[in-house]
Amino acid sequence: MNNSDIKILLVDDEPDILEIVGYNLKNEGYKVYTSTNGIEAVKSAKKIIPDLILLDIMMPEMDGIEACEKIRTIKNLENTLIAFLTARNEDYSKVAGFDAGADDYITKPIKPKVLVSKVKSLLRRLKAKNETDANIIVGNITINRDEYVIFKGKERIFLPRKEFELFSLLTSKPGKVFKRETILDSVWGNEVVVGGRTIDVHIRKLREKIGDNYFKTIKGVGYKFVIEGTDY
Amino acid sequence: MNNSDIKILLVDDEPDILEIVGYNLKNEGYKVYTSTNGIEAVKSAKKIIPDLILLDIMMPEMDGIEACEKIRTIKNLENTLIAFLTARNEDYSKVAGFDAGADDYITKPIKPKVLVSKVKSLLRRLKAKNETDANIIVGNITINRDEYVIFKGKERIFLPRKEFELFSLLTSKPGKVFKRETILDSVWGNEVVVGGRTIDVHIRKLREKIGDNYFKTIKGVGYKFVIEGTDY
DNA sequence: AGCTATGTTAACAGAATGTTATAGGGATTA
DNA sequence: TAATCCCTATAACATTCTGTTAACATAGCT
Repeated sequence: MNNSDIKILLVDDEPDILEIVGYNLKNEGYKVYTSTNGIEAVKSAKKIIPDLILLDIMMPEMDGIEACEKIRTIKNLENTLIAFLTARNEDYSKVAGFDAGADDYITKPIKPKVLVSKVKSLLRRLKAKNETDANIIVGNITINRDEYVIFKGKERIFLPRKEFELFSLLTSKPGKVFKRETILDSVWGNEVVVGGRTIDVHIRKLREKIGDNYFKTIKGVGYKFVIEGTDY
Repeated sequence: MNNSDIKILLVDDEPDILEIVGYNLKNEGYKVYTSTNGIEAVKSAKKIIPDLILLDIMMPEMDGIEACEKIRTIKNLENTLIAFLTARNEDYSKVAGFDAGADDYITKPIKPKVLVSKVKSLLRRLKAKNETDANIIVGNITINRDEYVIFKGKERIFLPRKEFELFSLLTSKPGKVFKRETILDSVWGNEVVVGGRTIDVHIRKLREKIGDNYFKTIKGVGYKFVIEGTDY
């Protein structure tokens, strides 16, 4: 995504701020739109669908917080980032305490460098959000390696490390049979020697927690993970 | 950020060093550029905008320290990390190097393993820096990295440096599990060796000050920050 | 039946983490 | 310089949880 594809809506009732901040953002190549009050801002936002809205808190007509709440109810704007502009000495609680749905706040007086760096950082966040996350989905099972959590439908299931790794391995190729030897190598490391029943016990625990029919035994060979219902 | 998106500028007047170090870095997937003297290095740096510059101190024409100072005055390079390559006993250079704005130094003779590990650690630092640029608002917790302050609702909570950094790291990606190793690298630096209970004690303090159920332990792995209520 | 591979359970050992008190270091102040 | 404060790391001990095992059960095949 090129900077010139990025739209920023800047909302403040002081023309000076609009100019200075706007100038610095344009300088970075962003498309900048402006509004001078909350009502107008909400309207503009609907039309423009900006990537980021910088919203002054203290404004006539409709203040930033109210505007933010309104914006958050608009479907097309759910991926839009919102950051407040706030005077440094305004009680933080105003900013921190409410739950209007802001993603960041920037304190005035605004230093161009800080502003630009924060905007960049926010947009990075947006990008990260849009990028396909590292979740692995098989059937109704979701595995989030990052968070060490798996979901079965909407149910969160916690697995201890070894179980998680075993599960992770089996699900990495649903239907594929993993030999006991392979499993040992992969989960335990090929130096570690464990007793003959260890794998079985772990499989037992997975069956207990996730469901019997997800794990199929291939006698004399190993195990495979199958999507429920289907046989492989 | 993929490794292949990371640009490293390697500066040394000895071709042997360029080759060995360059080889090892390329092996890790980084894009490697080289210069053989300070003047050239500054020019290249302007063009390439590398993420990291490895800079030999002893060079003809313009030495590393001077080059470093020059580079530090260039706007586009303010986010670039600089590490010096220095012979083990050049004690003065270490001091002078940090004055000149270096982020780290690597002593010669260079061991590839150490080199790669340092580079990784440095880049992690860069990433961490970028990620924490913006304020973070998660649930009713607000973190202001600029001012070293956090809010839980309207309550202002003061955290000492280490605790703040640990907290900052964990909250930079709520839900994500940070491995102990990663935490050590990021908060303590990969050179520092601290006892086995140190992280735990700091976590303890965070739990004490912010709340037990924000910090979840993943045994055998690490810790994660979770928004209150969501259990894990 | 007898053999082999896997299933199941509970119990144990030790690894990993939690907790508290304390010592040392650095900064600040007297 | 001493007195003081606060941060940080560690030691020592407590607690929790995981991984493994042993022991026995079952299933399937010949």
